[in-house]
Amino acid sequence: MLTLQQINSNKEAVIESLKIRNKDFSDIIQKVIETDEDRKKVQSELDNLLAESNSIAQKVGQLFKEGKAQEANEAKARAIELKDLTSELNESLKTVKSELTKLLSEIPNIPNKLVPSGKSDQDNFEIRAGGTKPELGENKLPHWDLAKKYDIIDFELGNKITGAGFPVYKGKGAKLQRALINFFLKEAEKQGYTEIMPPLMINEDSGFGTGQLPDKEGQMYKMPEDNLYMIPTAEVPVTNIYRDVILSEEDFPIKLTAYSACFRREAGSYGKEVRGLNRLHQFDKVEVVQIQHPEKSYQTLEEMVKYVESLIVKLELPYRIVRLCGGDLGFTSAMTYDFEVYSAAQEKWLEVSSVSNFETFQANRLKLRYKTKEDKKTQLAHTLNGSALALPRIVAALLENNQTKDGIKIPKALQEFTGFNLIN
RNA sequence: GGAGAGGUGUCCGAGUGGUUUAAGGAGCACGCUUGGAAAGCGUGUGUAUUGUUAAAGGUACCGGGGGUUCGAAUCCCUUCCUCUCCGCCA
Repeated sequence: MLTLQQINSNKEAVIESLKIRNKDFSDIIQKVIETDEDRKKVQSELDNLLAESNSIAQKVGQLFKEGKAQEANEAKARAIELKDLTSELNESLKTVKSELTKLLSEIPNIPNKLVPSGKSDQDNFEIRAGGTKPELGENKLPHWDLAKKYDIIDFELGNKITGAGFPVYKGKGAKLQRALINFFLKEAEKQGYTEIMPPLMINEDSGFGTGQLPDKEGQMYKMPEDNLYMIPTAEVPVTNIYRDVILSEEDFPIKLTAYSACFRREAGSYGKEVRGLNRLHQFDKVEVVQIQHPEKSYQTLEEMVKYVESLIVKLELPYRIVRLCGGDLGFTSAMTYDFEVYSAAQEKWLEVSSVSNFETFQANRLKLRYKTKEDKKTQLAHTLNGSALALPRIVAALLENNQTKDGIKIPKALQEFTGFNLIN
C-alpha cells in the first residue's frame, strides 16, 4: 500500500507516475484525500469527546472517594450522554477507516522512473542477453518426451496421486531437483545470504503483509478449517519474518535465502502453456530476499540482477533479461526484471526469475521500519526479492538444450551436486 | 483432543474496578561528579494518530477481537499463543 503521506504530499506526482500503468487513478486518489479529511474530522471530534469523558470519569472517582455521592451522580449524567455520542462516532470512524483502507488497497505501487511505458510483455525493455541457442537436430524432443524417455519425471503418476500439475520426479530426475536446490543455496550462501527454512503454510496476516491477500486470494490453496494458506512462494513467510519489526540502520542489508516448495492454483490456465513443466501447481524454488535502506535499494536491485544472471550463466543456458514495462509490472512492484531462458525444443522463452524492488509498498503493510541514526525517527524500509531460481523451467531448458543422442548432458557447475554428468 | 496455569513497556517484574498519567528494578542515552574510569547522583527513555513553524497538549494501545461500567491491565464472552499433566503420534 502507498502511504497517506505519499499521496497527500505528492498528489499530482503520484497520479502522473501511475499513468505508466496505463490507467488513470486520479479519481480514486482524489477520493482517498477526501476520505482522509473525513477521517481526521471524525477522529478529532471523537478524541475531544473522549478527553471530556475521561476527565469526568476521573472526577467521579474523586467525588466518590470524598463521599460526595450526590455530585458524583450528577457528573455521571453528562458522561452517559457522551457515551452515546462517542459510540456513534466510533462507528463512523470505523466505517471511514475501512473505506480508506479499501481505497488505498486498490492503488498499485508507483513505478520507478526507469520503468518503460507499454501495454504488455511485448513492450518490455530488453536489458541484455547471453548464452547461445544450441543447434539441435531434426529429432529434437520437448522435455515432456525426454522426461518419459529417460523415466525421470512422471506426469501421469502425479495425476493419479494428486492431479494435474503435480509431477513425480524419479531417479536422476529427483536427484537433479535436489542438485539444483543445493547448487542455488550454496551460491546464495557465497553471496552472504542467510538460509531460512520457512513454514509452507501461512496465516492471513502474513498473506496481507506481502500483498497476496486480499487481492490474490484465488491464487493460493486454502485450508479453511485452520484458516491457513499454502505458500505461493517463500517470499511470503521469509519477508514476514520482519513484519512488525523496527530495525536500526546498522542492520541493513538483511539478506535471506530460502528453498521451498511453492503452491499455486493457477486457475484459468490451459493448453500448451501448461504442458509438461511449463506451469505447475507445485514446484520448487529458491528465493532471495533483501531488506534494505531506501537510499540503497536500487543499488541492491542491480546487485540481485547480476547475481541471478550469474546462476543462469553457470548453468550455460541462453537467456535474456527484460525490465518490465508499466503494463506488465506487478501490482506491488516499483521495478521488476524478468529473466527468461530459451528452451530449444519448444522454441520458447520461459520465465525463470523475477527480481523486484517493492520500495515501501510491502513495508507499509508489514509495518517494517527502521530508526534513523540521526533523529531517531521511524521510517519504512525497502523490501526486494527475486527467484534464484525457479526449478521447473530451468529443468525444461536443461533437458531440451542439452539433449544428445547419448543422453542429456549435465552442465559442469552442477555435476558436483548431481554426482553424474549424463542422464541416459 | 482433554484438564490446569499463564500472556503487562527494550528486558525482568508489580498490579483483581477510580491520583496507574502502568510501581520497582535492569538496560540504554544525556548530564553532574572524576586526572581518567567505575560507583554515586540527576534527567530522559515505546508505537500510532492528531496538533504545531517547532512545541505543549489530546486520543488509542497491557496477545487479538467484542462486551459490562461514569471509569477496565483488572470483571465477562470469544479467539490466538506459551507452559505443565494426560491422550494420540512421525
